[in-house]
Amino acid sequence: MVTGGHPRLPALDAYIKLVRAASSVTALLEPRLRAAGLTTSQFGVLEAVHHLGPLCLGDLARKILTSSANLTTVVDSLERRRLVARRRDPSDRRRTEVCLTARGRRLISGLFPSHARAIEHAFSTLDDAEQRELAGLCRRLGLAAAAAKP
Amino acid sequence: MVTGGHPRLPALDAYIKLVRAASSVTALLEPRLRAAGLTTSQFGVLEAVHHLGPLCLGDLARKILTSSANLTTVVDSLERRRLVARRRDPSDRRRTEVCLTARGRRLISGLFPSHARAIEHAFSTLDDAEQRELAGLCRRLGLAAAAAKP
DNA sequence: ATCAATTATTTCGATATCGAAAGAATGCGC
DNA sequence: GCGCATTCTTTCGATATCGAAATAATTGAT
Repeated sequence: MVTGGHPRLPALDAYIKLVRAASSVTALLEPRLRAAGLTTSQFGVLEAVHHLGPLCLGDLARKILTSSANLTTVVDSLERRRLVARRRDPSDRRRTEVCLTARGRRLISGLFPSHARAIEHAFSTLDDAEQRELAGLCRRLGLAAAAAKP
Repeated sequence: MVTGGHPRLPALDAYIKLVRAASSVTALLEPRLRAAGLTTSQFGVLEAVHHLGPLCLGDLARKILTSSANLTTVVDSLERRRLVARRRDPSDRRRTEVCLTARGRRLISGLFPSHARAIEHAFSTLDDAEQRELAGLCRRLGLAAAAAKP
């Protein structure tokens, strides 16, 4: 999408800036993760399980915005490195829960604080009220788009 | 990133909502492109060249936010389908310009209007002022993050 | 109880994407 | 003008990602 100056089409203009902002911030965070041998998806899984406890693959896939097919390989990589373990959910044996190992917990605990600080730093060009404003607008937009998805 | 309710860390909260919003809207647009046999990247190239005229690969890579290595394959696909053509830039022979063929121009001309309408529709949950507000915040954030990059 | 429909995960084959290094052309400093 | 650092594109090898089909487990209607 390419627009500029005084946008005749505000939605188009907002869309391209939204995508670029998300991409720029993510690009800023990636080297740190890469240094720890993690992709953004792998980090997302560790972080979700760290903060929410064991989750099944489907929930994780929705959480980190990837297909369940892909999540299988993401978790495979983490499991190979003994950062997480799969466990059949006893209450619904179709599900596989992903749990952190001690090693995985150590890694994500060590990584998360500086990751959060990097995000805060990237966002520091917006003041607190603006950050909340942005979050609110994105939340409404994301919910509407997700609802339209069928 | 997983937060919720009253965010203790507004930046973190804004970041996750930003990424989810961008992803949800993009996911909404993808089926239309897929039906035309285009990926988001391929569409991005056609659209950029359509609106800006011939561009060299490096500029295109920056425009659509991908690596130059990847852009080579994106343009390869488009060229194989005779939607674009490569042309050495005579003024700087290191550069390769990408131009639309008649076929490519037909395709993007036919596709773009409904694409733009789909974006407007996705954004219609925000009023005009909110869309501009969102664009402005994203623009500042994106610029700051891009500036911090190297 | 049985089986059809549903849900969760994995497998499969194909493509997209990346980072690093190689290759090609340019331009800068001298 | 010469050579070297720079810029642009491609190649290479590896991984990430996807959609569709296959597999496994559960639920629900009868």
